[in-house]
Amino acid sequence: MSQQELKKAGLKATVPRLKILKILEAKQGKHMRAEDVYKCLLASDEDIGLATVYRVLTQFEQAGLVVRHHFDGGHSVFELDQGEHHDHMLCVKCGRVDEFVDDIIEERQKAIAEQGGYKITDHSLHIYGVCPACQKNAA
Amino acid sequence: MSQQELKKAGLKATVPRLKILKILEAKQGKHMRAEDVYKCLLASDEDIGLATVYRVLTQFEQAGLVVRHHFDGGHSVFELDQGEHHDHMLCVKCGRVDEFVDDIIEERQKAIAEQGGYKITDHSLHIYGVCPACQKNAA
DNA sequence: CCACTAATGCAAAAGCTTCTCATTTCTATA
DNA sequence: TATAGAAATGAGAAGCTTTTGCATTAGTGG
Repeated sequence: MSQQELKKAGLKATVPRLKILKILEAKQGKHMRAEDVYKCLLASDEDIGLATVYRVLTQFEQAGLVVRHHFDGGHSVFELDQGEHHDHMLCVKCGRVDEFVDDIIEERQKAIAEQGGYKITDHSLHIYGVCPACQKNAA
Repeated sequence: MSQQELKKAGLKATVPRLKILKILEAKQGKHMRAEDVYKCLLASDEDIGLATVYRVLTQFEQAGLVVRHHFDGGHSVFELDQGEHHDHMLCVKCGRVDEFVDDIIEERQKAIAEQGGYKITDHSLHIYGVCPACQKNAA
């Protein structure tokens, strides 16, 4: 019951928050922009403002329920936090996004942060390139 | 002579481009937002529009003269391309930015891209954390 | 030196995100 | 269960960075 999740996170169990959480669950694994979430709400005949979507997503982020990724172009995407950190590989042609995890890189990052005296809070690694499909199309 | 550099890059040697290039050279090693460059121009009594700054920086980027980094918060910073790729470690408290290079990570990225069938064009790694100074302040 | 094309400045617009504030909705409490 | 107070919401305005349209100006090759 998601109502519990919200309360546990210190958030009131309001209608908008429940709906948005449900959408994120439904789209698990996808990267949703605030606008995308908003469109889903409209499609479900929910009367929830875009401003609220932004507010709720930010709260979810702070509560640790979702992760926000800052992609190039100045927009953010959100997805449910599945516990495991992952990085992204993006196609510059079609916008496709692949996820990956690499223990060696994770480890090196920790080492580098430590070396610089930083207490690491987060990190993001984006690889930009041309995906297999787009390479074929170009050829 | 920077006039040569511009021509070699296929760009007309115009006043705004020369001025902006000079500023970037003066601020070498720093990360400049378009706005920062613009302020420098104003401070030098140059009558160059912000729109031109953006245009020129983008051209410089395409010409390979400068590198653009997309930092969190939806804004870009620019710096002269010094030939060597480097990644960034940012303090979430004070905004300090440190640069680093790690061959192991570079290598792993290439391997991961290859594995996914991607033809890599670029990549960015940002480590967010609290810098030594800010840790001290907090304590 | 001149004509042609490219570049510039300004202001307006665009895109994403945040803020304001009056109104509504939760929730703890009686 | 009713209710007061705090927190959340919706709608639109505003904020910021970045881009664009267009008339004007400035390089450049010949």
